[in-house]
Parts: sequence; C-alpha cells; structure tokens
Amino acid sequence: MGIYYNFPAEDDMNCPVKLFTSHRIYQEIEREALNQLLTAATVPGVLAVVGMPDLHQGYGLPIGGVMASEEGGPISPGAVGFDINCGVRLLKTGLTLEELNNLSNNLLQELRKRIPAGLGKSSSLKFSESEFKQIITQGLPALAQLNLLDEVILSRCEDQGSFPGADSSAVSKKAINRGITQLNTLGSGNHFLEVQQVVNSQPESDFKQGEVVVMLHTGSRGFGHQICKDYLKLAEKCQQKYNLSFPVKNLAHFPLNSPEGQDYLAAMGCAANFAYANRELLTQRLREIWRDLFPQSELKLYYDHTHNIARWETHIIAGQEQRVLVHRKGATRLSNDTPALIPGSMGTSSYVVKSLNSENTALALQSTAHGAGRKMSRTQAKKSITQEQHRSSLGEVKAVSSSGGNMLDESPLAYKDISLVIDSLQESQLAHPIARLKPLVVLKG
DNA sequence: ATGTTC
Repeated sequence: MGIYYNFPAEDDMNCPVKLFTSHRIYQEIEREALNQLLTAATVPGVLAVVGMPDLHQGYGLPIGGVMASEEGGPISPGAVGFDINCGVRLLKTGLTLEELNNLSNNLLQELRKRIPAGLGKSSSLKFSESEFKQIITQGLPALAQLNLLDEVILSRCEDQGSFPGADSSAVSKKAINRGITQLNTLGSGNHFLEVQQVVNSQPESDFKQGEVVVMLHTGSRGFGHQICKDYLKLAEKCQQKYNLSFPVKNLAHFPLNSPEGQDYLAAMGCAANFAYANRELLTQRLREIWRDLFPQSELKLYYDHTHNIARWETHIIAGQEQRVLVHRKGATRLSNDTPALIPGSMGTSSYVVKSLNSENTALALQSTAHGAGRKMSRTQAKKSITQEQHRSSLGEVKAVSSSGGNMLDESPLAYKDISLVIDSLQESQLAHPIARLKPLVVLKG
C-alpha cells in the first residue's frame, strides 16, 4: 500500500483531500499551500481534490494541485494557472556525450543567440492574424497546413497537439495582440531549454545509457496570461449573476454550464494550442542550430505534454464512475500508456516516469508531479541565496540566462530536492522513474 | 508565469 495523507471532508468541505507525499516531503510543505488545497474542497460542485509532492503556494489552487468538478460545477481560471499549457517536451538526439563535448560551449552560445527568449521577447517569425487564429484554433495540425511542421509527431503529443473546443472568438483582442508576436519564444522565469545526458535508464525504456537528449519547458507566454487575466476579471463580475460563493477571491469560477464558463474553456483551448505550437516552433529553431553543429544527428520528439490545464475525463470518484472536469495546475496527467516528464530545477536531474497503475493512481485521478516544486519564493531566494552558493550549487552544469540576470530566483537552492519528489511518487505508488536525465547545458529564459 | 499590479 503506497502512502498518502487523507483529509476527510469536514466542516464546509464537500469532499476529502488526498495529499500524495512521503512523510519526509510532507514536513517541507508550507502550511499555506496545504490550506489552499483544503480550501479548494469547499467550492460547491468540487468532487475531488488531490495534491502532489511538489505542492507549493500558488494563486487560488496551489501549484501541484488537482481539482475535479462535476458537470455543471465550477470552472476556475485560477485553478489552471496563468501559464495555460505550460508544459515540457523531450527530444532524442542519438548523440553520445563524447560527440557533444567539444561543442558544448559553441552550443550554449548558439542557443543564446538563436532561441528567442526573455521577458517580453518577440518572435523571429511573423504570423498574419488569420494564420495566428488558425494555429490557436487547431494547434499542431494548423502548422502542418502552413507547411511549418517538420514531421508527423502528433501521436507523441498530449491531445495530439490539438486541444478540443478551442474558439478564437472567446479570446480578447488584447490577448491576440500580445500573443501574435510571442509565438516561437521561450519566455522567462522557470522556462528553459536544456541539453541533458541519460545517466540511469531502465532496460525496458526507450533510452540508452549515456544518450544525449534535449528538454524544453515553456508555455503560452503573454497570450495565456492575458486570457487568464481577462477571465478572472469576468468571473469576479459574474459572481452575483450566478450567486456563487468564492471561498477566497483567487478561487473565482464560473458554472461549467454558463456561457462565460464555456467561453473560458474555448479561450483556454486556444492558449493550449498556442503552447503546443510554441514548443514545436522552438524545436524547429533548435533543429536549425543542430543542423549546423551536429549534421549527423536528428532531433526526434519523445513526448510533449502539459502540466497546467483543465480537461474532461472519466474517473471513479467515491465509487462512482463519472465525467468530471479535472483542473491540473502544476500537475501532470499520467495514464497507463504515456510517460510523464518531470523537470528538475536548474542544475539538477530531470526524470521520465511511468505510471505504477496502482490503486493510488486512480485515487490521484491519474496525476503525477510536475517538477521539483519551489521551497522559497522568488523574492526570498534573491534575498537569501548568495552568488557563491548559487554557483557552487550548479557544479559542472553550464548555465546562461537570456536576460543576463543572476538567476538566483531559479537557483536549485530555491527548490525542493527533485530526488525526494521522485522517491515520494514511488512511496505513494503513483509513478516510477524509467530514466534520469542529467543536465549539461541550460539556456534559462 | 507575466510588456513584474492577479
């Protein structure tokens, strides 16, 4: 029996809350993050709330939180997050470390020069409004129609790279204007492009020991951010109209069967498609660099998935199979036949995991962690971590910031130990690692 | 995360 913490439905909670952490990680979880998770269970129409071991304080729902709503129940922009379809993509290179080694300095310089990155950065590509709308409505298949898709990769993407129900008429002009120049950019904060080496792979996995891979972590940029902002404002306005009780302002929501709720889902789908396309286009920029530096190597997509989204799924909740809208915010869907990519903090290993298909995976609504999870806020990290501490925490890893900043707020010292998160997933019988990916070279946003 | 004020 894998362990988890169960908080029964008490007082004004509508459902129990299950927190899937080891005892060790539980000690590190902030009181406020747990409080936010328990508060989510008080929203009327919420049928299940689950926390992952990388739980930390967020806006409304904590990062690492999963919240399932009944049909007609709440849909909450804050429970998806500002970076809609923030996600991870992993590429295989077929190269060994030896083939890469002489070039790693060049590679870092080329990445910095040729990958559009940093706060407010515009893309090197120009899209017309109609092309942009086609992309945000259809996702990756639209890139294929525009002759911008290199290969048939849809089966290696969550949602086949096309989120259903997206409708650009639900997206504000302001969001379109922000998004149209940002498609094909990495962004900032915890977004990164990292070259890694497989150091520990299970024999049954697709990974060879020592193989070089590339991981990309980015999302929907200012586009998704604007959509979240627009709909949070609308939700507050709709509170009276639908006579809703928000336990905290940041858990503002719509009824799923309201026009506004449906509009949010349609707009959220556009941001999801933006982010799928963004990761694909950045992969193409990377391929251009790769062709120059490693002409014998071809970048092949291993998998691409999100960790910030709401989607319809069927789960057994309280013994009853039902269709629910699952919000995952800093949590990854993990079905029995797909892998999940769990990026570490800068300078620490990332992992590929598979489901353990246990009783607990069903209780966790088929969810797993999304990363190491913060241990300090950005401001706290900048105050308390010194340059020297940060530099030594990076060890041999070559890191460069596109913005030229000191990256203290992204230091591994500001995050939980990813290996404890992975141990925790195993102890809870949610997932087990099939490969550990050690960082070599990282471009931070 | 973010044209850094959710």
